[in-house]
Amino acid sequence: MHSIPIRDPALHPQSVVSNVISIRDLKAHCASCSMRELCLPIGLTPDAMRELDALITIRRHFKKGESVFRSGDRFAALYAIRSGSCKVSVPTEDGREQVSGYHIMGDIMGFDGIGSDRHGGQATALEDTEVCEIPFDRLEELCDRIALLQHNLHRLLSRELARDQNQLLVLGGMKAEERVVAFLLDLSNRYRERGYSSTEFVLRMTRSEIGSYLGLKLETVSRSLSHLQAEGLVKIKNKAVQLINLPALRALINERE
Amino acid sequence: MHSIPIRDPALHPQSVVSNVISIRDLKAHCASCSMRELCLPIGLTPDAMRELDALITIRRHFKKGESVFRSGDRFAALYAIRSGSCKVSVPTEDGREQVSGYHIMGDIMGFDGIGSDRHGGQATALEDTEVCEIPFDRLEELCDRIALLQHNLHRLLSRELARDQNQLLVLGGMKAEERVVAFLLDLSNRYRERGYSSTEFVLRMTRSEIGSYLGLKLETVSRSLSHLQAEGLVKIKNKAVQLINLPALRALINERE
DNA sequence: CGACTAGTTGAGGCCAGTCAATGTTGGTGG
DNA sequence: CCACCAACATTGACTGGCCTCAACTAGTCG
Repeated sequence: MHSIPIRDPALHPQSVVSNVISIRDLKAHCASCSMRELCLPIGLTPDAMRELDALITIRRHFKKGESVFRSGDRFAALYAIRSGSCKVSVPTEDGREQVSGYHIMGDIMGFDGIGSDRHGGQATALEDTEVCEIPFDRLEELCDRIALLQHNLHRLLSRELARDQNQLLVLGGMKAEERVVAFLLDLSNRYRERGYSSTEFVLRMTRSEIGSYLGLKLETVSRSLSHLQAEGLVKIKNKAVQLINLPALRALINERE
Repeated sequence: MHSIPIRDPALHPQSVVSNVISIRDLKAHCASCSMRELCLPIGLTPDAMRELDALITIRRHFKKGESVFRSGDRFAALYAIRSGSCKVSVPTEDGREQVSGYHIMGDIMGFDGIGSDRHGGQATALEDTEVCEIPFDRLEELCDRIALLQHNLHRLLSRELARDQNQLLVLGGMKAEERVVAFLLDLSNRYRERGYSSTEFVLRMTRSEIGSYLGLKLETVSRSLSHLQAEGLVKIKNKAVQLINLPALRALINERE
């Protein structure tokens, strides 16, 4: 059905002709976006979608390692990921960084800035990534006129909250290997929701970043993955993951379905 | 539907002539609420506040141990705490429960239900607690007409998100004693914001609940508190806490200011 | 092809969990 | 009012899981 979830830039060389691309080319079009069913436009009328389109004038492209926004930046917009993936991390006093989120296409980043007018974390592209920039003040204006859009925004905010709370449960109650399994299954579910394979995907984060996200050290992540592989539950080849026995993995963390 | 919660006669001897209290007595009034500067009404015009008041028809009173809402309940309203405090917990498969939040006066609970139409967690009063019930559909309607109210709602949602993300950092990166210190300082800051003492307060949760919230066992919480007391940084008498050396406590977790 | 980063695996130590005994507090009913 | 009980809390001894340190291997990118 759906082709490869792996969009290695090396496989799409034709998409980069020069470094200069006109703004027009980068204009977002919600109506044609493959993420429209997960993003703000869900259920909007064509007219409403046109209005939303009108306010999203910038679609930006980031290479691996580039920042979408930085910790302390003035908050002005939300960022919807059209393709690719990002980590969100918070720099700690002692120079290290702690990963607080992992976002893929269809996710919206930057909500944490609304309350404080500043972004709390830093979003970094983990691969070539396309992002729609949504000016927040204009979005709120539009929400005044389109009730469904407002509701969608609230649902997305709530979805983010629910995800964070789930992560709290993972960090607060699970052992090392369980955390790794929860991480893999969370990714699996999110890829499935987006129409990709739920059993084969590529980890874009390093072991160290995964460890930071899970409150573990990179060696522990590596050992857990090795052990799960030895048990025949997964297959790991570097960053490529294959989930062999989903039910058994779910059972390990008492996840139903 | 739900019968009118009776306020504890011992606390309000003069207001209770019989067990029947008119709805009028229980009606919330944002304009006179001591939490109005932290809650939805921040900065609203008197007219706007009247409209908000009109939609908050129910103010309920809960005794210690009673549930404000339960996991799986249909989501219909947000709950603003006027006085008292609540824990939010999620039941796990194996019967235990995991505490995912701790809310005091001025906080709003229930945001996690917006996205899924069901409450994910269960809110339990930790002491006698007064709660304003805010019907969410009517709140969204009102937000269409009052832009500032919409913005306030977004700020509160964002504040909740920021708090959860901070807790992720605590659980992901800190050792046992640091977590306990972070917990105490978080409470300290929140009480100060609300005009209460930032150095003396009462823990409403048990050691076990604090441990669940912090990803620790109750013995570890107890030992950490004892150790901090031995160091002269705090004074603990059962649930009463006194923070003796705030700067030193902040230094322990690299918190500035 | 060499330098570098990412990942795996092993050995040993320490922090927090576990188990258990004892002390303390607050609510209930005689 | 006090005795009693159950829930909460403290403290100690022991155990085990994860971290730390370290050596080595496998990719990656100029």
